[in-house]
Amino acid sequence: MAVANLSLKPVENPVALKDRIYEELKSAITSMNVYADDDEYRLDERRLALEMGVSRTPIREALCRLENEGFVQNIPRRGAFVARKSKKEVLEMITVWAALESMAARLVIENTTAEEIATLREMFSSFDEDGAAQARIDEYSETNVSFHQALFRLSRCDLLSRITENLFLHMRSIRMRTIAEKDRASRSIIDHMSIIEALEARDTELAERLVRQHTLDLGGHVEEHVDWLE
Amino acid sequence: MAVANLSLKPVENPVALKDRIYEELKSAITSMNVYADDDEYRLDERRLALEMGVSRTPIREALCRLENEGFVQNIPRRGAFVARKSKKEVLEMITVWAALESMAARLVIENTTAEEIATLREMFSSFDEDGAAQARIDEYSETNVSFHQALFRLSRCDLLSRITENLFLHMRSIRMRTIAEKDRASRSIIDHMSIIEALEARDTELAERLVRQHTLDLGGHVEEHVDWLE
DNA sequence: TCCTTGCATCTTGTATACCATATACCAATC
DNA sequence: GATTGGTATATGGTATACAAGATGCAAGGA
Repeated sequence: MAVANLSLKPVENPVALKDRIYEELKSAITSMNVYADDDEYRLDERRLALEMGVSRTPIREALCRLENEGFVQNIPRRGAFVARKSKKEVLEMITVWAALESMAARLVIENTTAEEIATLREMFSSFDEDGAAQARIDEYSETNVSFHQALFRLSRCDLLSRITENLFLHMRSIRMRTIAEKDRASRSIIDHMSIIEALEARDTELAERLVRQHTLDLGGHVEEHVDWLE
Repeated sequence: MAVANLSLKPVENPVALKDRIYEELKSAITSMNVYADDDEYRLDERRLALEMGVSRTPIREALCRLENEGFVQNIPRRGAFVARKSKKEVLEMITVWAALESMAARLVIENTTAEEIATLREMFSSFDEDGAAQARIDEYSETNVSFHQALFRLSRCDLLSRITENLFLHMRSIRMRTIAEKDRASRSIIDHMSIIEALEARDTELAERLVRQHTLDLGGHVEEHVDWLE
């Protein structure tokens, strides 16, 4: 008997409600400005369930995941709230980030080609002129984040990237606010260029040190100038 | 009217079932030898619920948390299994660990007194004679873990400790197996002493490098000699 | 004998019901 | 009028019921 030789691709495994809800809530939470005012943002299970047209169960599972990732704080018998990071917690996140990214720099030197490193340099090509970064600050800020993400990607270490991903999301609102201040943008671009040069020169110790210091500097800046965190 | 001035402490907030179940399952999973044989370890919700005398809901929430922490793998419509790490994943964990612990070493130098660093040295005092570590290998292995945990504790950075805690648990079975091999114990104690000396000398760069290298060496050992990971 | 296919069953995913506690409001009392 | 205690309501924690996909076995046909 002839078998019809249709070229079928496997049906996409149906994404579970809880996962869709998780994504939805996460993007909603990370895109809001948690620090805008002093209210606590309540996450009422019943209301969320009603609004999203599902039962409470998948909502709870999504909230559970978000709590583990630190985006939601769950108080027993009280409910879930959008987590607000303290200054101490933010500084610790920056410390961890510095640790991970300096390791990423080491790995980049071990694992990448010159061409790949060159792509890092190209990311900043449109900000060559003095003050360009400062002038197009939003665009620069995006590039900035991309640069750091690219560094992790080039490290070829999934775990490093994965841990950092959430750190980035946590830091997003804070970065948005700090990068615009003073002349941190021009300083930032100088740092990045030094880092790229160290990578190109395959100078592991230097690259590591520069990356670490660049991030710790952000920490110092937060420590000194950020007063809008509890 | 006199007010009875009883010294009452606040009633301990009742630990939710899901948290107790989480602890219970986690300790059960981390203390078993996942790599003993090739079976997959099924975690049947219904059976667990029955055995622990609760309903499926808190079991599910505990499994959800364990999945996020990488101890459990959840396959949609199939169920939960005890997660088995691949060699690549283990090597990546070691890399992250090296990154975090070398940062911890920096912080220890910044944040601790000489007395606190001295406590590190004392941990190994009973292993002074040559071969003592090798002879009492189980005891030494415990001390070894304690040493690394103490390093993180002295860094005064909760986030570093917290992230590493799970890495340690993941690595436990692997460490148990590798530390006993060859003469890694004596090598290990030499490394630790060098690290302590660097901390005592407040030599940040050296301490950082030694810590990182010590952990990366474990990675190299795993890379080369561990063939019992998929 | 081997393969296919249908059915029974098992297991997870989701919805709902119920219970205990936290909060808010109100009335009673000093 | 302030304080206190009771009660109503809201909300999260847990249990259970139901729906739908996954698995395994057995019967039937080639």
